[in-house]
Amino acid sequence: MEKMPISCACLHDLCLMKVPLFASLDRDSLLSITTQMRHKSYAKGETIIREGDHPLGFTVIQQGSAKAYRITADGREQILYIFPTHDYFGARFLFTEEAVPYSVEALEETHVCILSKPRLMELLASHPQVSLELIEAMANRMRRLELIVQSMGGRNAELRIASMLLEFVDTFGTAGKEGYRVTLPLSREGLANYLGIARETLSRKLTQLEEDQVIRFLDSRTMVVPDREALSRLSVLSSDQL
Amino acid sequence: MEKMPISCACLHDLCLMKVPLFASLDRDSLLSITTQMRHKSYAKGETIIREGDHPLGFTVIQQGSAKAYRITADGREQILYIFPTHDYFGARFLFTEEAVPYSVEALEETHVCILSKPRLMELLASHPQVSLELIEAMANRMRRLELIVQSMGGRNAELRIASMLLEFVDTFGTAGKEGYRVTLPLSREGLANYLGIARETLSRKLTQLEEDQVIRFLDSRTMVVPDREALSRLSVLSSDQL
DNA sequence: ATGTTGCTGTGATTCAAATCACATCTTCAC
DNA sequence: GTGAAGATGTGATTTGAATCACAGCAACAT
Repeated sequence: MEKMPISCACLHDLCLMKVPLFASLDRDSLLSITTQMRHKSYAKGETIIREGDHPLGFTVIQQGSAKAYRITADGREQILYIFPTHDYFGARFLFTEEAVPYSVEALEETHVCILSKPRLMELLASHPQVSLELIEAMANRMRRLELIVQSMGGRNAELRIASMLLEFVDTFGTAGKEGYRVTLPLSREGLANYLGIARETLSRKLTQLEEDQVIRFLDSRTMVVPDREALSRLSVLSSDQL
Repeated sequence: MEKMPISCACLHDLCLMKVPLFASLDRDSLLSITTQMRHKSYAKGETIIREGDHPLGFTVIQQGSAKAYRITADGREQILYIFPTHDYFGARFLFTEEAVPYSVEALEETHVCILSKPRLMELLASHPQVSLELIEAMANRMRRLELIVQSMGGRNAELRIASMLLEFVDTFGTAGKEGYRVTLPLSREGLANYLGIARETLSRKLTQLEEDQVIRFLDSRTMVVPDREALSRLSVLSSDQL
């Protein structure tokens, strides 16, 4: 156990162990990768990368959460992803473009670890198993994007909302005896931007869903879903697998 | 040159050579993979895979084109992808689910080559370079999905239509002296289903775009785009890279 | 506690797109 | 060629969501 000149807790925690992508690596490889990473912290609301920047590299969220968004032609903010703790981003656009295609902003106090593109390439070359894991991770993200496209193709707002809530149940929800408890990662405004609908419409529909007993709010950020199935029936997954 | 008991022309053409995914492989590897593939043909309108089926495997479109779609809760057909010649599908859902998540239907006479899941896995294990190519291919598809999500988050139909037309220009367009000539892969009904809007709305907006000289129709399936930039300005890419 | 600022719900109004309805125009089979 | 079935354009009407407007609330700093 030699001393390392790294300020963050990643080495002791071996934070990367929590990331499924690196699950196949042994402890030594993890240690070596960790020392190759740059570690940074961001306050709530701070921008991690800005659209058009040069890519930082493959970025793992060690602690905290973040949103990825673009500003549309009409000035609205379209949110594309919400990254929870232990999620990561940057793999996709390291392979496709010179400039970062969207901004990423911390939703709370957030610590990230960054692996530069050359290091990531080395890692993929030397550990083919990680390539396979990355393929699987990208496949999962594509699956999610496909579901979103589907839900956005749907005509009514309720469908989109239900699909989003279901996603949150599965990402941020904790099971309890009265159903799933979910802390929403965004304000109403943020949720509306995620769905690409107006904040007012979202408000009204949420009230309606609460009247219909599909959801219940403890406070504006905390929601209880007594019956996941009921929500699922309203979503794009109705009559669906998984 | 020994005789091979394979009816299709893949071996002589070495059709896989045209697929960027396999660009890094030498001739012998390609030959060996080709012999491992199953080859099938479909008439226009025939279903290649049906939602809920067991996955066929990784599928390359050797000749022809196809659409991937799901039927939504309200009975509409939501098109997710249009696969042109030399494109492929199936990699994503081999990694994520047991059942195929959407149906794929031939848009014309179409020939495909199918690599079973175990063979694909062997290939990825034995040729790490192919894994990297696959990651890149998936990254590109994700980029496209992200653009679609963005355009669907946009409020007006015109934006979505312009984004789709731009995609077609880049996929199916041929440059000529009067601009790009594009043969649309779908009927108006199909295009509307791709965008998740009503056929009538699409018709009206196309007429309007033609009045505004952004596009011109030679016949209902053939379009000329005199100025790609003009179209791009209407799309989600306005003020954008690439 | 007090004012300031931002977040949220809700009514009234407007508007873009869906729907309905129907008249061409194509395609294709026979 | 002729008729039938499907594809397309366009008007009239309806409708769901956006927008506008504002009041109540929570969070926070002083």
